[in-house]
Amino acid sequence: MLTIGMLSRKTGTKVPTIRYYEQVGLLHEPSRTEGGQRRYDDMALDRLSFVRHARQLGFSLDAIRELLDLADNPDHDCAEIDIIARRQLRQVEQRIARLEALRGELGRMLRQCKGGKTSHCRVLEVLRDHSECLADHMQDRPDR
Amino acid sequence: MLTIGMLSRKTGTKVPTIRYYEQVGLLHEPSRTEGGQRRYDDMALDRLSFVRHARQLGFSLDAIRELLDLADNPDHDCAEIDIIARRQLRQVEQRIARLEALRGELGRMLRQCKGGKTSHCRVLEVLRDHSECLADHMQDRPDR
DNA sequence: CTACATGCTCCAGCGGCTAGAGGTTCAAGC
DNA sequence: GCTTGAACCTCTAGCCGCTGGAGCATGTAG
Repeated sequence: MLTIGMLSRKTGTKVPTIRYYEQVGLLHEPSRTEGGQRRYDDMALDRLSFVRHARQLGFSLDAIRELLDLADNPDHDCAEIDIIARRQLRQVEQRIARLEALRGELGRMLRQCKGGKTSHCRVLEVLRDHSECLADHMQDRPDR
Repeated sequence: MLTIGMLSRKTGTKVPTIRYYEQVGLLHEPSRTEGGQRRYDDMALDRLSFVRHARQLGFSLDAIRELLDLADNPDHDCAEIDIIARRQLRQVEQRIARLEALRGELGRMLRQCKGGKTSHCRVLEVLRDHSECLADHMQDRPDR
């Protein structure tokens, strides 16, 4: 049986985060000692590892909830998981595309800067005047 | 003189967002009508456009505050602005690199999925067992 | 049996907005 | 001049995904 601290160390998850995952229903409520402290078994460890790994791959907690539900009953069709993962892949690709546009804009802005006083700073001028932008990054969210 | 709604339409910024920017000190407090409604001049329009554009390029509100301060006194050295913009560029590049690693991992995962029941789903297996990952995406934040 | 590391709950805060309740003001049309 | 109603006001709470702190309780090693 693991204490929350041991689970924390094994998975690289901060203790409050584990409690938070429990609170929002991603982790099952663990058993408790007489004094009320949480004790975890290996299944809990697996489940938390799954959650962490999915987080590292950028899945939202909602998506992870779906994945866990699907993982919990093994007779479900794999296609549903595929859909979630593909959706995630699409989101990642969209973010990359947006960020690449930003990178281009920032780089272009910086290359034009020749030093001097801020009164003639190209960076500021570009920020002031959106029409100088090549990329169509309006109505983009910057990231996320 | 512009009402907040007109300013909102001209800059593509939602009305509550404008009030929020004022609250956190990015925008100066505008003049008011007798009845207490905000009225904006063209300088306020320029300032808000600057903020919006910088946001679209991914600058944090804190960074934008710095940029505005520097823009406000034109005798400052352009180098300081350069530093902020380069920092932003680095952050964007880091995010791209992380997301590209994720894209690879997700793609690899999906290519291995051959359909069938979730009990043998490759996606779930990869999520369960981090050692199957090629990319070293541990201790990454997923994005942002 | 004591010390103290670790655990507990509850609450507040981060960034960057967004939305709603419930009330007021402004400008246009009659 | 009066009425309508869109647009404004303030205030508060909520979103995501945690993170940290206060103030107390528990568990374990020596």
